[in-house]
Amino acid sequence: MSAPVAKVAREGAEGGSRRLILDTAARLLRSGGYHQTTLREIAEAVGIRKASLYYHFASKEEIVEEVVNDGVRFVHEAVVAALAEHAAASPHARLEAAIRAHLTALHGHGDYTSASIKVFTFGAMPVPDSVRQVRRAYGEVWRGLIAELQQAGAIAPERSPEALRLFLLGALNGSTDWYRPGRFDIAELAQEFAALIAQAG
Amino acid sequence: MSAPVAKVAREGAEGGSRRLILDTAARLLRSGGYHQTTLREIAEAVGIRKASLYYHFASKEEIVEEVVNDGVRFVHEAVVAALAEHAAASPHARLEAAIRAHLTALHGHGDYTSASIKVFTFGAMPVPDSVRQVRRAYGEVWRGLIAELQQAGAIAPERSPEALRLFLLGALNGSTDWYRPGRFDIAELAQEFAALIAQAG
DNA sequence: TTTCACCTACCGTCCGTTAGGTAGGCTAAT
DNA sequence: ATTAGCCTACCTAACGGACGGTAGGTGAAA
Repeated sequence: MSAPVAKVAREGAEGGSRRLILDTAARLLRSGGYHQTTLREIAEAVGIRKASLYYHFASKEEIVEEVVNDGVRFVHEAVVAALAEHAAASPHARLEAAIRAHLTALHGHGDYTSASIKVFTFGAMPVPDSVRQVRRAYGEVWRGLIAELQQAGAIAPERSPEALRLFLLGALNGSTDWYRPGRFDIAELAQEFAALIAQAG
Repeated sequence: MSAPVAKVAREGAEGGSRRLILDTAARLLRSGGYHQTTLREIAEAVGIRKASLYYHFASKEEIVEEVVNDGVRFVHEAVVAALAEHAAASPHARLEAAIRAHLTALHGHGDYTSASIKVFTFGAMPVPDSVRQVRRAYGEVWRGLIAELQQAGAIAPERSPEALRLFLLGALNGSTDWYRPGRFDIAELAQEFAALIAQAG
């Protein structure tokens, strides 16, 4: 059958396998979604037997949950950092920075964040509480930013902030369907999108 | 290596089962996506045995393909009809009408169109040529409308029409994730979204 | 008598998951 | 310095069940 060689042993200190499994799962979930991604696939890509996954995780759902939450948290932190970096900029510039950070995290860093959207958007299966919570926290960042923009006059006061938020996040996350590294430039896209929904200032 | 029978059957007469199967498949695909929706589920919901599905369709993929194409075609026709109805209106009003028609087809008529997005967005597996073709045709409608808006001055000439189109369609289709009949009004959403991306005229 | 629309029964494959075993390293008592 | 015991990180093998799909039969209608 298979040669059990693979005498690695001295791998990265401790817990290295866990991260490797998550990285691999993220990559596969990104392109295949929840049901198409199997534990056999993950195990094979990692280089271990599928049963060994159960040493590190209790179930498939636990793996997916961790990937999804990591992904959302990564985007969250990227956007918060971008806003902090542009704290003194104009509202329009802050919006553009936030959009750029979101898109960069989504497409640049990649697997975890894209997997997160693919798995969640595709719906299905009871969404764990932890996932809902992490996503809600990220939503708050945008709620705050939009309120700020509206207060500053960069967005007309009669626009519904909730509709705008859902519209914008939907459009940004939808970019996973059409964005390709060579064909678009993230900075340009961010500029385009920011120009659409807020007046320059 | 070709299908032995081109079974068109009597379309008008007694093709009730076929439609019923498609309706049911659309409903299940809408909420479950491709892999979670099984032939057993469909058959049980229809009230027949699973093997009987193969009297009407050659494979699962054939069922899904037909549902998806019907869905996109329905939205396509709804938007084209709305644009024809508002042929004499202002560019902004035409955009709003098109958005309203898209959202109405998506959420009002429902299952086929939502299933179409769910299955396609979720990506995966080789997308049949027919599906790609039907979607491309619909994309052309929006390309034309955006060009028209830009030419009329309702959209700034420096905006990238392709980025705008992808942004808008992504946002509209993303509404399947958050739209709930009671909590939002489609006409109001269309007004909001149109106001975001084109100047009133 | 042929065709239609469905049936029962079954196929091989793959799924997530579990049980139980083992090589190698660390720790602590002998 | 040896060794017993434990822990880690994997392994092989198998489980029941669900998957899409096929073979062949049946009663009613045409």
